[in-house]
This record gives sequence, structure tokens and C-alpha cells, in this order.
Amino acid sequence: MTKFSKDRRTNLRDVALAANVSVATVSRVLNFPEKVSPNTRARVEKIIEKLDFVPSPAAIAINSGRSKILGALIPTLESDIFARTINAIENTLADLGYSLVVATTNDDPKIEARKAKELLKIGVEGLFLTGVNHDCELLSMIERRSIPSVILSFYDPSYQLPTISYDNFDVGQKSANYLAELGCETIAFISGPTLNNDRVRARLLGIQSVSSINTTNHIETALSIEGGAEACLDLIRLGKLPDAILCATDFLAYGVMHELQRNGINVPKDLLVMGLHNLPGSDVIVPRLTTVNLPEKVMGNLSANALVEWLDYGNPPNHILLDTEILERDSSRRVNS
Amino acid sequence: MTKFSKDRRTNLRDVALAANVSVATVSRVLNFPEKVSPNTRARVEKIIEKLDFVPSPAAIAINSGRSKILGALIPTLESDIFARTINAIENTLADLGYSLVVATTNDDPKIEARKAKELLKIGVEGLFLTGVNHDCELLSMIERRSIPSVILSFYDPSYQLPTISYDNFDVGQKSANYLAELGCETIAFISGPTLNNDRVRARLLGIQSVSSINTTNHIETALSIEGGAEACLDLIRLGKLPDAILCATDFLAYGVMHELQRNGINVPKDLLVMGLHNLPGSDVIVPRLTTVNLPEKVMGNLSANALVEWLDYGNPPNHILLDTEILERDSSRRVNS
DNA sequence: GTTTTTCTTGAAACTAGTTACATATTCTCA
DNA sequence: TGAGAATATGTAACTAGTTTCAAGAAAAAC
Repeated sequence: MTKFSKDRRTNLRDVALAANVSVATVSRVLNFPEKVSPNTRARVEKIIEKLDFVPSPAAIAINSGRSKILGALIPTLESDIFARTINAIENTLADLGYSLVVATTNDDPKIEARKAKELLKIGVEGLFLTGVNHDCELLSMIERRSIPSVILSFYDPSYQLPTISYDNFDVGQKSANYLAELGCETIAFISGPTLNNDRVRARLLGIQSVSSINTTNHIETALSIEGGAEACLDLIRLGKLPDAILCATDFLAYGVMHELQRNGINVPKDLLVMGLHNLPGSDVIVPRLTTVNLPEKVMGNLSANALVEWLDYGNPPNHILLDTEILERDSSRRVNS
Repeated sequence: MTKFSKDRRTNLRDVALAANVSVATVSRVLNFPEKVSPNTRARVEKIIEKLDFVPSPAAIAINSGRSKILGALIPTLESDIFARTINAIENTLADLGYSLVVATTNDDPKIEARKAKELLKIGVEGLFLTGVNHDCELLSMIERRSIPSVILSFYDPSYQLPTISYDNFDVGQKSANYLAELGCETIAFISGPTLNNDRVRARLLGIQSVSSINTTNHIETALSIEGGAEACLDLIRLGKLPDAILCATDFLAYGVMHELQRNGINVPKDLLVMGLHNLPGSDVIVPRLTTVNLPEKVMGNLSANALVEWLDYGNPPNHILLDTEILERDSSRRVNS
């Protein structure tokens, strides 16, 4: 048995044979058509058309040493924030002639390391990573093989890889300060699981750094509307409600507000609620949710440009700090004023 | 000047030289370690470790004729429905040893065709497409080069490529029937742009097929909460409100309900509102939004499995029709009963 | 102790393009 | 018309692994 069947793909040699030219000439027609005489070029092009010849991407990659594919490792695509970021990255990369492979990690460094290996196996030239909590092996592999990689969703100028993001500590601090200025002294912070989620942990530290807040109660729950409702019910059952509930994502805030309403607790009269991420629904929910807008799109665009600049011109990017903005809406607006 | 610099990546020949074996033996250590004697294997593995040798993905691909990469062409990742579908596809593919390249088309067949070409240039083995509205050239290219491809988000058993999805006509018809049974005689259908969006057009046809509905007013607007609000304001200004407003996505319904409230029109007392997609916020918005749940996750899982089955065993999938479910909530619940 | 089988290993040809270099032809201008 | 430059094309070596086939060695069978 021969290695290949007769219906193997047509290659450059087949074209050369049919057009009665050398393989070099066919290659030139494809890459430097101006270097081939019009006659020969037309003949070769006709054969290419006729034989439906398409150059093998693998063969091109092996010669150029380039795959033009980048990889993104994100916790999930089911969260708007990552979906929007990936969308922005893909848009920018497409303009720059690169493709994007997406892999989800569920915030598990082991899964991330495994999937990163898979990405490198298929030949990605660079990586987009989420946060700074990574498997040691992954980081040393990136270092050893010098895979250009940028970190998203976490700003830390001391980190070994360039971070292009907003500052999670600052987001937490800013939010808590905002609530403190509204007179809140006790805050409950409701988040999803913080295991391996450095982003949320940094925000919690930011919240706790605000000295004018006396108590900051942190509750971990399932990252869903129902999870937010459950955590809120726990708070209600404790008897003493905080002045404000800060939620690590708008989803959780939806559940919280729903549960508060069900228990006859008025937002913002009895209690302020604040979210994070600015989901599209947050502006129409009742009461409209005060939240923090994160620059996912800018983050995606900038990081894609930076990684391509790194690959194409060898210029590694600097850390970039992006701005966030508190969107003040009804859920934190004092009604008695 | 030579073609390569001295800091080129270490290859199989370097390893063979250092381990004092032939390239064939190194290749065997990598692919069939049991065919190499323990002594030789250990020696080669030590060298591989020492030289930090990683086989070139392109060289592997050129020999196997496989890239193990699939491509997905979707309108955008900013819509939950596609993000969830892609998430499910990626999860399933990862288990099957495949990677996924994502490309967004903005529902433009020309962009889709262009990006599909890019995907084939990097060597994807199969495609996930959205809907049945495609550029002729793209379809003939898929046909000519026999690229295994499946269609998502549109069920049509007569289509040339296998469709794995819910039936958009049925979704429209089912929703309109549901509203008709609640006594609605006039319906307004608010959607985003239908240009090139065959999914929404099919739903509209389904709505119009319900004979007990007298008037179906179709309004196209921007696909956003604001767009929904604007379309709703147009309806209000017309003077005569319909019995129900059916929205092509929950987003639009958010805007509609917001605008109705602002104008003192009560949902569901004065008017029923119904969405589509079942966004997470739809269960907590006030009033809770009646909507249709679409099986994105199942669709993603099934299509990923089907495409891999096609590639690995040569079995092209059949069309698969998936179930949808009306989630009846407060926005369509008659209060006087 | 010989024959047969199995196990190891290497040389070379194979996957498919790219490109440096040599050669042949044509064109330009003195 | 002939020297020199410019253009066009082919040969063969290169990118990096895989695989077939043959040879030699070791183990098993007789």
C-alpha cells in the first residue's frame, strides 16, 4: 500500500507538470506574479484554476515559520465580559491578517495549562491570557519557548508578562469609596467563587482598603442570578442588613434586587445595590442598576494590536492601564434628597 | 546570507545528532515509544528534554494532512446566543481533540466569504456556519473542495448542507399562536435589521402564517435596547397600540417595556410583550419577560460532535431539528383572571 | 546448533512549498 | 554589432517530520 491514495490533493508539482514549467515558477506565480512573464503567468494561472489548486497551509507555515494564528484562554464565553473582549480581539486581528483560536478554562489553571499546550501544539504564535493566576508550568513554558503573551482583565505593572487592563483593586476601591461617600458604613460584597479568580480577589482587597467602611461582609455564591438571590436571602436572614450590597457582576445584582423586592425591601430607600460590568439589561431593570463600566472593547483592540506588534516587529508591549467608569443609576440614588 | 539564523528552533535532526541515533528513531520515540528499546528511548528523551525540543506543528500537519482546527463563522460574539453556542462548541471540540477558530461576519455574506477564505488559508478542516444566507462563491468553494460544514441557527431539511438547529419559522408561528390563544388579534413584531438575516425573516413568516392574527406590523430597528425603545415609541405615536409586541430578541423587549412604562402603559394589562432567546436578565426584569428558550448549548454540542464524526469517520450528519420552549412569565400573563 | 521469528535501527524517500543560485534569453545603449 | 544589464526560468537544496523498506541483531523455536 502506498502512503497516499490517488485522490490526494493536487500540489504544486502537479501544476508545474501540467503547465510545463518548474515548481519554482508556480511558486513565483503565487507569491511574486510580477516576476513571471505575462505569458507563463497566464498559462500557470489557467492550470491552477483548472486543477483547483490550493497551496497547503501547512507547507506554507513550515517554510515561513509563521502560522498567523493566535490563541486566547478565557474562563468562559458565557459571560458578556469575555465574549465582548474576544469579539474585539477577533475584529482587530482580522484586520491585521491574524486568526484567533478560543479556548475556555473555567478559571482552572490546570485546564488552562492543558489547553495552552494544545494551542501550542496546533502552532499558535502568541497567547492572550486572563488574569495573573496561572500554572507555574504554563508560565515557564511561555518563558522557555518565548511565546509572546499578554494578560487581560488584570493590571499589574510588576507582573512578568505585559498586562493590558483596568485595575481590579482600583475598581473595588472606587466602588466602595463611591458608596462610602453616599454614607454607607457597612457593605456586603457578593461574588462568585473566588478560588483561582484573582480578578475578584483584587476587587475585594480594594473594597477592604476603604477605611470609612466599617464592615465588609464577603459572601461567595454561584455566579448566576439565582446565586445572587440566595446570597441575598442569607443576608436578610442574618437580621441586620448592610447599607449597601456590592455585587461582583451585574448578574448577581439582578438576583439580589429580585430577592430584596420579594422581601419588601426597597432599593435604594432601604439599601443601595451596585453591580459591575454594565450588562445591557442593567439600564432597564427596575430600579436601574448602578454599575461600573469596564473597557472590554478597548482592552481587546489594544491587546490585539500589541501582540501583533510584538510578533511582527519584535516590540513587546508595556503594561497599559485602562480607565473604568462608575455609571450612577437609580439603585444607588438617595430618594429623600 | 543564509536562509535561517543560528537561533532557529531545534529540530528533529538536532536531536538525532545529539542522541547519536537516526531521525527515524527520534520520530518513533515521539509517536511509537513502544517500538524503541528502553535504552535508546531514555537517551533520546533526555536529549529532547535537554534541548527543549518541540516538534513543529506545521511539519506534523503537512505529513498527517490534518490540522485538527475547525472554524466557526458567526454574526457576532456580542450576542449571548452566539457566545453560548460557541462556548458549547469549544467545550465539545476540546474533548474530541480539536481546536476552534472564531470569525465574526456581522451578518454580511461578503465578509463571511472573505473570512471563510482566511480560515481555509490557515488550514481549518471544517466549518460551522450561521443560517442559510451565504455567498454563492463560498458555497461553491465548500462544495468543490468538499469542506465538511454544518449550518447552525437555521433548520431546513432541504438545504444542501446539514442544518442542526431549531426551526425559526416554527418559533415565530409558535409564539404568534401562543399570543393568539391569549386573545391577541394584532401583533407588532420588532426586530433588528433583516437584511441578510434569514433567521429573523423566517420567524416573521412563521408569525404571519397564523391566520387568527389580523395585523402583524413589522418594525425594523437597531438591535439594542435603545432600538427597541425607539421602535416602541414609533408604535405609541401611531396612536393605536397592538394587543401584543413580539420582539426578535429579549434585548429589544427590554427597551420596549422600558418605553411602555415611561408612557404609562402597563404590561401585561394594556399590552402583552414577548421576547426571544431567554437572556439571564429576562427572569428578573419587571415584569418578568415571557420568552422562547433556544437550545444553544445542545446545538453547539451536537454540531461539534457531528462535524468531528464527519471528519474522523467520513459520516456526514443528517439534519437535526431541536426543540424550543416558550417560557411563560409575567409580561404575557393576563392579570384580570 | 540451526532455523525462524521478532525486535531495533537506519537510509532514503516521502508529505508540500520556498528560495538561492545558475543559466539562458532578451533588451538597451554605445 | 557587441558589451553589459535586465529579465525569465530551471535545478537543487532548503524548511521539518513521517514512513517504508532493508539490514542486522537478538530471541525463540525446533
